[in-house]
Amino acid sequence: MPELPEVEYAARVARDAVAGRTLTTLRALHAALARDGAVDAAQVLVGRRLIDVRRVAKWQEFVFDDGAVLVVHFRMTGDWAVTDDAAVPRHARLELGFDDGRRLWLVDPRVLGRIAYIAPGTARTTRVGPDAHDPSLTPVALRARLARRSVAIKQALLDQAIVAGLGNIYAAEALWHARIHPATPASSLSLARVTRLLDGMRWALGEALGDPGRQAYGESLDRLAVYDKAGRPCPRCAAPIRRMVQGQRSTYWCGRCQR
DNA sequence: TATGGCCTGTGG
DNA sequence: CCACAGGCCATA
Repeated sequence: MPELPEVEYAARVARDAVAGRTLTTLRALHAALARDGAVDAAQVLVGRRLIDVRRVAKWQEFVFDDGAVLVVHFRMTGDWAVTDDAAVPRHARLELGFDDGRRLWLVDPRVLGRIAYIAPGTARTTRVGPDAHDPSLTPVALRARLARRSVAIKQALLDQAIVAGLGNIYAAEALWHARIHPATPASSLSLARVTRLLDGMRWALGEALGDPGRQAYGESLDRLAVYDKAGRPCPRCAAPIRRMVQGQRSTYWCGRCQR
C-alpha cells in the first residue's frame, strides 16, 4: 500500500526494532521472492551488523557494517511485522532474523514486494527525482521537471523519476487540492498552476504524515477528498466525484472544480 | 511513451 | 465469475 509517508514510517519501525543488531537469518517464504536470486545473493549479509535503515524515495535501504545494502521495496501491499519469537505472521514472505531473537517479517499479501542486494561500494542505479517535500523542489524546479513531458499530469506525478513519493492516492488528492484536471498535459501547466500543485502535493503528504492510522494495508481511506469516492460529493463544491482510468490506474476527480 | 506482467485477496 | 487493488519494471 505504501506511499512515501507510509514507507517513512515503516523504515522507522524497522530501524527502531533491529538497527544495531547482527543478522542471523535471511529466508524467503515464497517462491516469487526467491526466484530472482536476490535472497541467495544477500546471504553474505548473515553475520553482519545492521547500522541503519534509510528511506530513499519508496525504497528502504538496510545498511550493514561493511557498507553492503539490502534494498527492500513494498510495492502495493508490503509492510513490516516485528516479533520476538518464531511464529510466522500471516502473509509473511521474507524473514530477517537477528541475534537477539527479534525477527522482522516482510508481510505482503500480493507478493509484489522485491528485495535487492547491493555489494559494498556499488552504486544504486534506479533514477529517482527529489522527494515531493524536498525544499529544493521549488515551483520553478518542478515546472522544469514537467516541461518535457506530454503525458497527463496525473501520470507524471506517479513517475518517481520526476518527483518521488506520490502514489495513486496522493496524486489524485494533490490534483484535487490544486484544482487541476488530471488529464492536463504535464508540460502545459503554468507556473501559477504548478505552484498550486506543489502546495497540493505537500498538503496530501502532510495529511498522511500526521495520520499514523494509515500505515497498514487496508486501513482508513475515508478521510480522503476524492480517492475511491466516485459518485460522492466533492468536499469543496458538492459536485459528484468522477472516476476514469489513466495508464491502467483509477483516477478520481471533481468534474466541476478541477479544470 | 504505452502496455503487460507480476501475485494474491476481496467484494460485487 | 469478474473487476479491481495504495507500484514498479521489462519489453515493444
